[in-house]
Amino acid sequence: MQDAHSEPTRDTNGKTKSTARRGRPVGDHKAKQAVLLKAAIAVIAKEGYAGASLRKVAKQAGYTTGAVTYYFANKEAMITAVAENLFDEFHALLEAGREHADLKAILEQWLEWTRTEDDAWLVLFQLLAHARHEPAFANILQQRYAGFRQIFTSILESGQSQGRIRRDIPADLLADQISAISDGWMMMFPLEPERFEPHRVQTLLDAAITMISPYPASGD
Amino acid sequence: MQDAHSEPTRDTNGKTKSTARRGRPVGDHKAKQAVLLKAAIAVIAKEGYAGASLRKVAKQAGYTTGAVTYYFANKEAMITAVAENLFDEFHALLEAGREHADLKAILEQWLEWTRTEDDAWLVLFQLLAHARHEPAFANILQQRYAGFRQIFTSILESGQSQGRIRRDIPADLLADQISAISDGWMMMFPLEPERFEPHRVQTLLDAAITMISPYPASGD
Amino acid sequence: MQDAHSEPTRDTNGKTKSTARRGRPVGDHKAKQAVLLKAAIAVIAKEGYAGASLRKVAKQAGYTTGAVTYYFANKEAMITAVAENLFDEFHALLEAGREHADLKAILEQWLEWTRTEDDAWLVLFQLLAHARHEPAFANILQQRYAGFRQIFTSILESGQSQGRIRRDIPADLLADQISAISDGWMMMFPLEPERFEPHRVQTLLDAAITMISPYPASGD
Amino acid sequence: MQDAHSEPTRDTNGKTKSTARRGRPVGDHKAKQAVLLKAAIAVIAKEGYAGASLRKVAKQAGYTTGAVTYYFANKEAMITAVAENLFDEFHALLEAGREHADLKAILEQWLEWTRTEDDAWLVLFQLLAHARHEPAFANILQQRYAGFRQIFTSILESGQSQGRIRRDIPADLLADQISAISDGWMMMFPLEPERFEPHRVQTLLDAAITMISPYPASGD
DNA sequence: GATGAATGAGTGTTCATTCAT
DNA sequence: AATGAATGAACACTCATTCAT
Repeated sequence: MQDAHSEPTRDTNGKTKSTARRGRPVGDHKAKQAVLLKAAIAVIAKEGYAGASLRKVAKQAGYTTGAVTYYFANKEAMITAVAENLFDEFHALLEAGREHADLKAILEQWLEWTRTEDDAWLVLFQLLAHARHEPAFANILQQRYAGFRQIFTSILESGQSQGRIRRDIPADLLADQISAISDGWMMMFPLEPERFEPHRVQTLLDAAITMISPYPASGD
Repeated sequence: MQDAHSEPTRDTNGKTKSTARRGRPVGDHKAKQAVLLKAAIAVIAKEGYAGASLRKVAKQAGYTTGAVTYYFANKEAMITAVAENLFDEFHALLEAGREHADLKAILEQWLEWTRTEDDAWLVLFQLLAHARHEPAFANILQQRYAGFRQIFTSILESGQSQGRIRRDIPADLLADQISAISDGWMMMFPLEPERFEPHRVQTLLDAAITMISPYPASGD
Repeated sequence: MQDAHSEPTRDTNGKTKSTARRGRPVGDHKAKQAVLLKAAIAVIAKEGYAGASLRKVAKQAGYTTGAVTYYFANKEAMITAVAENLFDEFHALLEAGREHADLKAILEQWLEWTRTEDDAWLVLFQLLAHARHEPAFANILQQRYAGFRQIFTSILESGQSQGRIRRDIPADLLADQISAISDGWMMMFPLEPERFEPHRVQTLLDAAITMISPYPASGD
Repeated sequence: MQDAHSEPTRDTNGKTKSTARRGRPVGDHKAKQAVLLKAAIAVIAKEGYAGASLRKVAKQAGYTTGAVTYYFANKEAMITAVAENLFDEFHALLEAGREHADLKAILEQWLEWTRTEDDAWLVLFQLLAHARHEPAFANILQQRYAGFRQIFTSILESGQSQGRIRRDIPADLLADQISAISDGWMMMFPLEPERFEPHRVQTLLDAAITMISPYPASGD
């Protein structure tokens, strides 16, 4: 990508005589950090949080071990950066959908996202499992989640006032349920991907929407 | 290897009543294994899967390092045993509730279980996060989960035929939703325990049941 | 030494195919720990505290890195063990000399010790320099030093009552001075060993003793 | 390398009054080096030699990492510069006291110095501990120390000729003893600062002087 | 049947040093 | 003149695993 970096992983001689490629290179800090971040996501997705060593991330990105610790103060900082990154993307998605206030459209868009960036789920899930043992990190996730639920709630509320969402359950509780359902799917997806192929997810989505919709005139 | 090793968790009598053998009171192989298992659960709950070293398990149980590797072929075997153990408990719970076919009762019973054995959730969640990278282990979880969903489906079906569960969504889809919701809760519980205190869980439960119930005569 | 250990450092093939010499060996814990301790002393003497890595200690002892961390909880514990070991030796020396209450004899004996076990000084000095940044370790040294000074004081006191030590300076102050002088020598010895060859040390010693002796009948 | 590098500490004007050069105010090479030197002293005092990384020095001085390696060829060069700096100060002190030839005054002055610049001792001690493993560095220390002892000897000699210093021990041996005592104090000061509070040091000093003084008319 | 000494690969992290800019 | 990105070796430490006893 960066020509100044001339594909460091491709060199096959292995040993790279000590004084290779030192000194100040061109690259732009942000861009390189992004490369590392992407590598981290890929590694976490493949190996899980526990298996995601800095060495593996470095290798994946074509950098040296030292480079990773240069760009991130420590592993935790890297993980946090990954989380923020992922949440930012998700937040943008949600925010974009907010104006339409069309729940189904939002959910479908989100579905599309999970399909194209399927690593995201895997990573988010790993991060969640890890959060329990890093209170500082847990805190970040909590706040982000709370934000998402709030957006969700406001969408559901406007849906209720338009008669498209059932009114017998408060919007915040519905938001919780929808949030839990999608978390539940996220949890099972890595385990049984075949149960979450597009068609089936569409069916699940329809069922979920039916559950939060008002009954038709003569319901069953 | 050791034939005594095969299917250690399947035996249902639990107690291993020493089989009246005279002389040396025998190694209580299963009993000791159970102690180790309990220790493993405690450690995983506290430290997460990644942090659960065999050393820590041994220490927690008051055993030697060697003992753990003696009773379990390797770490993976120990983890698998823990999972089987947990699922067995959960299975028993579900099976017990099956006869009543009263969904709410079942959910509440399950709720009670999660409250008394709160390690279970924590551990299950950690195990799930780990499963992705151990196909053999993933397989076990898949089968167990499939079994649970099946039981759930059959309960929901009988609920539908009795008019207590909405009929506009197939029972298996409802089972999936309920399963996903509870997984979602399990996922969030370690992160935000304060959002899952008894009263609030009751509210969430009620809402969930409302969502899968048929509408009253004149619904909204 | 231990035949069960068949001189591990001697093997020249370097690689030692992975599964070599595992399992429970014969050795006696204390003895092996002593070997490691000796190795640690040698390494610290040669490379200083900072340069004394666990790897180097292991190599020096003909053990693996893991073995060192098996015998000592961590580096600090190893250092502490080294210090205790050295101080114990020194204490025994001092205690032995206490009965004669002959200061000169004691100092000469101690001189002999420093000559045969010249690493001891080097190491003690390194340890002292390190102590400043490890309060727990500093504490140990303090207590040991206090003990030594006390023994010294009691020897000087009995010397005073026998008229062999000057009485115009309190024994505890003299003990401090003697202690400081020997520390000063210890400090300089590594830097200028040629200034501390036997003959010269004898001269220094004589001068020191003259300084703490009562003046002859007609002093200068 | 840089000719500006040679003898950076010897210049006595201190201020480098910019030598009236017009235009770009010039790098103030020496001034910046002095800042770095001061930072290095502070860091070594706080963290010890081993803990004094170039990064920490840079940070302490508010400079970049590169700046340190720009001003000093390498770490060893920095350490050497620190030592030279410290010894220069000490030398000036001793030289100043030489004319009075009053030993007690000198020692008290020196005491004052150690009190105001207490980092000096800490650093000198750390440097001494390190010297053993850097022969080139050790050489510098040796020469400096030899110089100090010489000055000391000459002071003691003049003291002897004036009858203020005992004559039964050669001046050079007394110089060695005094030097060793002060080194011994320096060694213990970091470990037990409470034993070296002003009053006690005064007492120690008095005792030391008594030890090298001639006996009064009717001694004990 | 059980132990625990020993291994060696792997971890996160720190560091002096290099050098293109 | 000065910077700071990047390196790679080294560090202390942890771990699952092996196996002689």
